[in-house]
Formats: sequence, structure tokens, C-alpha cells
Amino acid sequence: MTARASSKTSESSDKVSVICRALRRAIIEQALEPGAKLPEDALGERFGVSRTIARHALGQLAAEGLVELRRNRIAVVATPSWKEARDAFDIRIELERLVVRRLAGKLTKAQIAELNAHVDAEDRARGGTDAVSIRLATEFHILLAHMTNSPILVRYVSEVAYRCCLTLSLYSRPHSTECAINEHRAIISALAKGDEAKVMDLMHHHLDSVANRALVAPTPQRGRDLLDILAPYADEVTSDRVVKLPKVARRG
Amino acid sequence: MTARASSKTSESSDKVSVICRALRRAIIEQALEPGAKLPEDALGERFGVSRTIARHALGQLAAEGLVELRRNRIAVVATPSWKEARDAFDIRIELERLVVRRLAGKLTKAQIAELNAHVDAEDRARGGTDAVSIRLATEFHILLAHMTNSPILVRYVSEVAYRCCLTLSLYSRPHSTECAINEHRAIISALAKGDEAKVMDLMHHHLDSVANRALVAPTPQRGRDLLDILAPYADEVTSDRVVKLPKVARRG
DNA sequence: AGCGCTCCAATTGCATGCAGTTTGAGGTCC
DNA sequence: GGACCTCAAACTGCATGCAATTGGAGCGCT
Repeated sequence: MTARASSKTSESSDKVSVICRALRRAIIEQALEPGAKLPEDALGERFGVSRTIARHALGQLAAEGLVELRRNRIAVVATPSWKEARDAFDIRIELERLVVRRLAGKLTKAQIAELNAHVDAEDRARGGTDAVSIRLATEFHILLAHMTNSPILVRYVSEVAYRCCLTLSLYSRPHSTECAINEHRAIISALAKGDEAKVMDLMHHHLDSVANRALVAPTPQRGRDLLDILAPYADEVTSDRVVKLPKVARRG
Repeated sequence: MTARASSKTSESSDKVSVICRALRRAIIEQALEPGAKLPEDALGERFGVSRTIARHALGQLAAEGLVELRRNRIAVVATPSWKEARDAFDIRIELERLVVRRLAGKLTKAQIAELNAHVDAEDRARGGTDAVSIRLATEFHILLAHMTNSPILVRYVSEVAYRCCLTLSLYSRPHSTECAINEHRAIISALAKGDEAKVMDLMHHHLDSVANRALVAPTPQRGRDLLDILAPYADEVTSDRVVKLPKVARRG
């Protein structure tokens, strides 16, 4: 039971997939912050593979939107603009409404137990770091998606949820995870009862409130370095070659 | 105006992207049928690049679900199961409802003209092959997604629409494109009027009817070869090493 | 004929090497 | 001091080479 679902489309067990998983996790746990550089050499060396493999992994992550790739430039962890973040949440809401619609009243006892166990884990993690809480909360939703038994749905929900995870780390204030946990419990309960309308409503408002609580404003005045802070703005600029600020200490 | 949107996450203009686009188009136009083999060498030679590049392109397409990759085996054009096809359509319905909700009443005159022009093109193509009709119909939806100005939405709608395109070629009877075209016109009209509820309803029923008209039944008794016919069933088998039929003429 | 075995051509998995591009450090001139 | 130029190190883009795996043709056995 190493992998829950080994869809044939991706994530078998070749080196590329291994590196993808490792990087993905590092990114969503903020071990790698948005904007962090990901040179192929360094990755290859770190994971004991050649640049070819590292490069391929970066390509996959770029397709998922977690990494930004620009020709002849070092890959960096994606820095979604506020607008993109909002978009991702909107899409996520629709997808997850579909998930719970499919699940309402159809969960086995074992599945309900699994969900409850996960929320318990979230509860226990409340004392830990924000990053872990966010990751667990995200994984709750992915767990739900898995239960639909639809690989496609799993893929899209995972992807968009990871994206949201990433943006939360960018724009969120240190939020209270408590209500999210309660909302998770409410969702499980409504799913078990089979109240489709209610569970869809719960999920909608749950995600909407997470988004609204988190995506406070398009003013990322956090302690990050200038380049990171400016990056979302540079996003809007159509020109490929943006502002070109005067000499400033760059990261690294 | 070579590329409508050059999102930084993908599809710049490196060789990999070029090959991706070419293959994607070949697949959705059924020049490459589901199950068709895609050896790296052959692709590389055909496109004048090395295997490295072809391989990378295949990886991207696999991430999009258009190609199936199995370790140490030749890549093949994906052959989605009937269940996967249905799933893809369900997801697509949700995503596209989001698209039209965002677009209702917000289209410029120029955009409306562009949409109408596209449907006119669909109309003119009615005499042509099914593949072209299906592609144009698909592209109408992608065009809509582009108008939301949301790269993420564009990406997901495109991806899932291509997947649907692929499944249509697998499971659809030679369908009448006429009503689809009329429905497209109705959607444009409702979008222009800004009647959000109506346009969402139209889109929902449009896609649902396309799905129902097309995905006739999980009995793909078409003239394809045995391996293709069996593939969707093999999908359900959990074991990696499936049935192993007696000697039979394989494709190629 | 039908079944299994062996072996080789075809193909993938991956590392490495080379050429071209970008970056940014240091020097020069104003 | 600050803007500008130059250049080498760093890095990417891509092709090629080699080892490992697959599959299927041929062959022998029943």
C-alpha cells in the first residue's frame, strides 16, 4: 500500500516521479518558498540523478503550476499572482462540489472512519507549524477526491489544491485552523447523512471562507525580499523583459 | 498572433512545446487513434529532434492525459475507459459553467463577433469530416475559456476538453453536429444578454447532451482491433500484468 | 497444430558532453 | 559615487552514447 492510486498517466515509480513528489512536498510545506531557485544541477546532485531527470521533473511540476520555467533561466518555485490565486480557489470550489456531490450518502463506514481519523490528525497537529496544518487540511480534500474513485477528479483536485496551498503560503495571514477543522467535521457528517444539498453548500462555504480568510488583499507587504514582493506585479506586465530595477541585493 | 496566450507555465516556443502541440492536434484530429504507438525514436526523427526532446514531450502529454506512459514500454495514445470519459465530461461541465458565469454580460462586442465568427466556421465545416467538426466544437469552448482571461481556467478547460475530444473519437456514433452548433449560438446570445442563470443552464445541458449523445454505452464493439477493444476493460484490472491473451495479430 | 523456450532487434532509462545564453562581478570612465 | 562595459562562471538546451528491459520471431518439444 505504498501508493493509494497508481494511475497510469503519472507517478509510477521512476526517478522523475520520485523527484516530483519530493519537490512538490517541499514546495507545499514551504521548505521551498515561492521564488526559490531550482537549478537543474543542484537538484540532480541533491537527488543523485543527472540533470536530464531533474529537468524532466521540473517540466512536470511546471505543468502543474508549481514551478515557473522560463527559457534559458533557472526554474523557480511559482509565485502566483493574487488574481491567479483567486482563480485557483474558484476552480477548486467547483471541483470539490462535484466531489462531495458524488460522495454524498455513498461513503462506507470504513471511509468515514478514515476521514475522521484524518481530521483527528489535523486536530493533533494544531500545535505545530502553519505549514503542516495547511498541508493536512489540503490532504483532507485530496483524500475526499480519492474516494470518488475517479483518477481524473483526483488529479485535478490535487493539482488545484496544491496550487491553493502554495498561494496560501504567499498571501495568508497566520490563520486559525480551528474553524477549518470544524468545517471538515461538518462535511463528513453531512456526507454520512447523505444530505447532498447541504454538503455541497458546506463545501462551497468552507472553501470560500478559507479563500476569503486567506487571500486578504493584493498587497503582499510581507517580510520577503524585494524581488518576491514585486514578482506578482511583474506578472501583470505583458512585456517579457520587465522593469529592471537598479542594483539590489538578490536572493542568494 | 502565433499564440493566443503564452502563459509562462507552459507552451513557450521551445522544441518540446512545438512537438506537444503537433501531437496534441494529431491526437484530437484522430490522425493518431487511441492506442497508436508513439516510439521516441520515431517521433524524434519525424520532428527532427533527439529522443530526449520527444521523450519530454510525451511526458507533458501524459500529464495531460492524452498519452499513456508505462515504464519500459512504448508510449501510446491514451484510450480512456468509458468511466473516465464520463468523469471527464462531468468535470468539464463544472468548469465550463464557471467559465460562462464569469463571462455572462461581460463580453465586448469584439469578443461576441469573434465567437460568432468561430461558430460560422463550424457551420462551414459541417460538410467535412467528423474529426474537424469535433475539433472546432472543442475549440469554441476553449475560445470561451480564453475570454475569461484566467490562465488557470484556460489550462484546465483545454485539457479536459481535449480529453473529451479524445473520448468522443472512441465512443461516439457519427453524430449530428447541427444541434451543437445551434446550442453554441444560443450560448453566445445568452452571454451577450448577460442572463447568467440561463447561460449556465444552457451550457450545462449542452455539454450533458453532447456527452449523452456521444457516450452511448460501455460496449465499444467497433471495428478496432482486439487489443484496443479490451484496453478499457484491462483498465479496471488492478494487477499490472493483465490477462495475457493467446497469440493474436497485434497492431503493426 | 499448440505450447513453451531462447535469443536478438527494438526500445526505453539515464548520464554525459558540448554549444549557446544569461548572470553578475569587477574594472573603467564620467 | 554611479553608470556602463567586459568577461568569465553558471546555467540551460539539446544530442548522443551506453546499459537494461521488452517483445516477438524462430525453434524445438509434445
